[in-house]
Amino acid sequence: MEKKNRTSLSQKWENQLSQAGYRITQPRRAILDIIAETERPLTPVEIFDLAGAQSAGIGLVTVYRTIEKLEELHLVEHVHHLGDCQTVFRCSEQHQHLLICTKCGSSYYFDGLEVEEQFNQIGKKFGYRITEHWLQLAGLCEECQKNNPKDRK
Amino acid sequence: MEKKNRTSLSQKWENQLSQAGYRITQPRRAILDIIAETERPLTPVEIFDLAGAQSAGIGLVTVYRTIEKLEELHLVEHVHHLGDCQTVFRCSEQHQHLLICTKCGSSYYFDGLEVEEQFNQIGKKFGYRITEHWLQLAGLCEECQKNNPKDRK
DNA sequence: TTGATATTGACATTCATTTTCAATAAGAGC
DNA sequence: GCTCTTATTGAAAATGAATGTCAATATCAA
Ligand SMILES: [Mn+2]
Ligand SMILES: [Mn+2]
Ligand SMILES: [Zn+2]
Ligand SMILES: [Zn+2]
Repeated sequence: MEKKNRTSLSQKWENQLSQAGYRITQPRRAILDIIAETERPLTPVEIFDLAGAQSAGIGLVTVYRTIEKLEELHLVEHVHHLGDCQTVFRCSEQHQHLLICTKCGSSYYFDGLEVEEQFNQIGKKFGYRITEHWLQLAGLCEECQKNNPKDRK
Repeated sequence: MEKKNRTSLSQKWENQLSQAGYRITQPRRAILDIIAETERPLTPVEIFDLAGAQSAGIGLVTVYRTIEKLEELHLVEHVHHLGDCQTVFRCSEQHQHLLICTKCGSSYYFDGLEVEEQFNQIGKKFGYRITEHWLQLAGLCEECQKNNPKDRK
């Protein structure tokens, strides 16, 4: 469900970065690949590690800078958990909401149209005109319910 | 709507801190008063400033430590905005959700029962068993809609 | 009033992120 | 391809938020 093809996604991102006037470098490519292919929010350090940045001589700073660019182009977003607000995940094309597994972290977007209609009503009760909303669900994914947790690779 | 009486609230908190075995000190009292009487989420530094801590010789560290205690007793909670995850606001008695004004910050709790029922359904679609949810609404409060923004005092 | 000790503020430390800067590599134009 | 401008890089230093250390002090139970 909403699985993305790794190569095509990071390829698409490269194009968008190029079009925005940014250069495609080897460090960037490695970082893009990891973020694009991972089905869960990652911290900068996790991205650094998974990209093999250490051994490839890539600096953690470059991870931060690449995230910055991707965020600017709305290709990734920061995900806020309860105790952790610095993970990064690829954006959904449209405005959507996240559903996150509390055990393995695997995440999906959903639109939530069925509830969004009600937000304005709730606001109205308090005299507010709602302009933003933030909805995130968490629980156990199918795999993790089977007590067969996905690897946190 | 859900306005709290300042004195009785910080008084109540003092009792709870006492009962939990913590001592009531002057610095703590000043910090408690500010958090209890302010109708919007505050950063530790804002609390420090509003409490006149600087001039009273109270350290910022004490603000952090007091927040820690209040959080432990579920009297305050951290509020996450889009770009800001370190503000603190008094808790609602029950599990509720926040409605925050984007202009002046004034905040209210609402229960959201009308939407919560649907969260499980959404999860089910993806095979998830929902255990947590996070809903927060933001917009312009009545005052700020009148272009008469409340003071951020 | 007394005494054990929780709490305090100053200071040092950690940890995440940002800034600075000289060296390097990307890629547009030829 | 080659050249040249300059965006990008990694190392190192700087910042900012939060936490730990510690001796002095204030709280509050007895
Ligand atoms: Mn939405
Ligand atoms: Mn709820
Ligand atoms: Zn899972
Ligand atoms: Zn957050």
